[in-house]
Amino acid sequence: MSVRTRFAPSPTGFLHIGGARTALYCWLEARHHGGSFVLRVEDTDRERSTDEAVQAILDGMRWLGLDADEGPFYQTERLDRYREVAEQLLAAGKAYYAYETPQEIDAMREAARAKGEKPRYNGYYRDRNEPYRDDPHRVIRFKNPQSGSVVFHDKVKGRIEWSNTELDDFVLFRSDGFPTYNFAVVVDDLDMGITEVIRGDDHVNNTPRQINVYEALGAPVPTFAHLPMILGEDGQKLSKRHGAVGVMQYREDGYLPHALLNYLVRLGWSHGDQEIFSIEEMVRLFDIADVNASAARFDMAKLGWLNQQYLKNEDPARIAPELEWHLRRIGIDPSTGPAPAEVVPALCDRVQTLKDMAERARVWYAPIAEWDDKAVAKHLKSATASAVLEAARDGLRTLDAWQPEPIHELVQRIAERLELGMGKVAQPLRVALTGTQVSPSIDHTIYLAGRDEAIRRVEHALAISRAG
RNA sequence: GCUCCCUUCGUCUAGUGGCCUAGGACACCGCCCUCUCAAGGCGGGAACACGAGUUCGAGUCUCGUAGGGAGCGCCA
Repeated sequence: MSVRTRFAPSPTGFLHIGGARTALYCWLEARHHGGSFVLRVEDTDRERSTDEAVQAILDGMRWLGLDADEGPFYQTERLDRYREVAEQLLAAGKAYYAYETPQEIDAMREAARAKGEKPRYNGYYRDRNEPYRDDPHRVIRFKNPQSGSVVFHDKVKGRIEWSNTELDDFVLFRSDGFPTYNFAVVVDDLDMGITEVIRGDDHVNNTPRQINVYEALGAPVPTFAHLPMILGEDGQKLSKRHGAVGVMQYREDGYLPHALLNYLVRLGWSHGDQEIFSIEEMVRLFDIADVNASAARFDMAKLGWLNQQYLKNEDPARIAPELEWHLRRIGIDPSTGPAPAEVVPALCDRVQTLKDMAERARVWYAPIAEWDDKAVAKHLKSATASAVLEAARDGLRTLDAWQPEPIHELVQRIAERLELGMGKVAQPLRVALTGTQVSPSIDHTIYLAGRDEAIRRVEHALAISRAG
């Protein structure tokens, strides 16, 4: 039987980091086995579901490259089907109508809690066989087995056993005519032929109930894999006010999708000592059974390191479009300076994100906006600065090929001729070109500025130098 | 309260009874390289939550304790 997995987010917010990892593992598991990956939107919560959230999730998945083979399917479009299955259960005597008001249910829970028991529904209408009545509080409840236990072998947690006495007759259909989650997932996973359910471990507790529904339906039970949650850097649960952001925020912060995917795949899963995985390697090596059972913390420092690995090792031509996107975001027109593909190698050793890279690249696209006073005082007002700048201006004017290598040789010749160390030559030039003491190697810094602009800046610095 | 789950360096992890004087990576510290900043190279400190038991032998198996988490909805 071919493997079929699904990612089933509820559209109540953006695709966050935990959801992204779940989606990745589902996708990987399907791809690894040559199976199918299905996307399903669980939107039966009409109060909180929004179209914007659906779009945000779709955007996030597309950016990450987690393409679905089927879907997205929407639960709200399958209402008739849930109704049909519920009727089937009703007819088979495996479900029943109940008419308690919310207040009565609350009172029931309070009473149970007061006795030190688990708050649950007491099954009042279970075997009462009352005639059907139209009632605003009418719900359909599942007749959960009252003895025995449910055992399943979770692919990440191992064997889990649950006594049926812990389970109550949960609601299948709400009084508003919508199915509940625990019922809709089963019907959906069944109809969609899902063979492996991979989801967050906050669903472990629901699994026994769902298995009972499968069995009541006489249907095959899929395998389950419950992923531990991802904690914030401080070890606290991620929440809106605690660092939980959508994956698209990571794009804005300058991370590459591949780097994020690589970070996520290693959070809870590993393959020996390997840290860097191409997408193909992930697909080939990933096995849901190798996923760890314990929660992991999100570590920005490591994500940053990984992102830089990709910045350094991927083809600059492939990174260039993303850099352009970031340049435009900070108001820079990429056509007013060097080709982004040439900027990438100059800065990839110096930044961890594309956002920082764009910021640092600004010197080649816009005039120097601000001069570092200390840099000017130290390197432009020094005794030898004017001579260096003068020599550089003349040399740059007559240089044959405008390439880093000849520029490098020119700088070296100036150092030799003036009998100065490289530091005494490079630093004044660096300040001249950037207004600061920090930049890529001096030859690349000059090269990327372009000949005219480089000479203009050197002349300007020379004026400052002489004035001092 | 009840049920279920989790527990190896600061962090992510390797480890499936002897190969472990517990390995790698990030982070941190030091040295080297060096035109700045980085990157890179080399080196360093740093962990099996605790207690019993099983066994010739336990990070690895069992039980308990502690700590953490999840769930107990007409939310998903």
